[in-house]
Amino acid sequence: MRFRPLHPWDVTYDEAVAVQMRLRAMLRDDVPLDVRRLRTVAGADVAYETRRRHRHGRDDDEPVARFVAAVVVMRLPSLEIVETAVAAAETSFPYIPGLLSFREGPALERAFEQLAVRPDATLFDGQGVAHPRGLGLASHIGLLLDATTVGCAKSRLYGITRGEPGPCRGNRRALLAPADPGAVFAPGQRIGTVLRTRDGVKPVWVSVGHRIDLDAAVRLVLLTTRGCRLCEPIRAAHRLVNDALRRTVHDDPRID
DNA sequence: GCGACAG
DNA sequence: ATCTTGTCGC
Repeated sequence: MRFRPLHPWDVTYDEAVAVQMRLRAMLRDDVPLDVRRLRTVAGADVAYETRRRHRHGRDDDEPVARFVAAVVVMRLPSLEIVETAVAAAETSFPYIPGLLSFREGPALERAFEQLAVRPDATLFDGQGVAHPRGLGLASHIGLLLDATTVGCAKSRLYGITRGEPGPCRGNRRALLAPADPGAVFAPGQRIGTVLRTRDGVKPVWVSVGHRIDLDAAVRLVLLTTRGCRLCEPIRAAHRLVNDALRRTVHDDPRID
């Protein structure tokens, strides 16, 4: 798969925000998909290792970290693995809530470029449009890939909920845009779904990434969830990045 | 000024 | 995300 070169990754905070505002206008968040007709679905995830080295520079310099990203493509509805891709990249862009894609993006780009098969949809461990500027990780990468993507985060970044989802799998609550001054969403506008994927466990925050609508996004998450809180494509990608990271880190303290 | 804050 | 030991539960 190839990335559209819509912008560089090496940007300042202000430039990153400007990029998000520009890309937001290209989003498609209203494409109704029949998830039962999807043939493949992918999951993507990232892990990283802060570069352990003697700090020569100033102490407030952001440490360079080595990121490993993985994409796992599965067939539907069996969820058998069709293809996997792993790649690494270095970044010094810090973690800033709302700018996660600029930290994980470079590694994800390389992993997707290794992918021969183009999945019908990809699930990300992070937000889609449920983001202060409507462009979370899943939406951002979806735009660069010009592909269908869904955000499935383990916790909330943006948006408010009236009460909590019911206790059973499938129970949900609308995630609404808060009444922020200068916000990109109208107050109360629906931006996602807080979804219980398993009885009695913490829900996940689902939102549209790109080229899909919220109803289909939620259906796809439920369709790919088997017994665990997180859907299988993301879990598989998570295992892959962690294995790859430890496989390539020589001085892992846990191996001494 | 004080919290909130994906991974 | 990563840093970390034991521990409660199925």
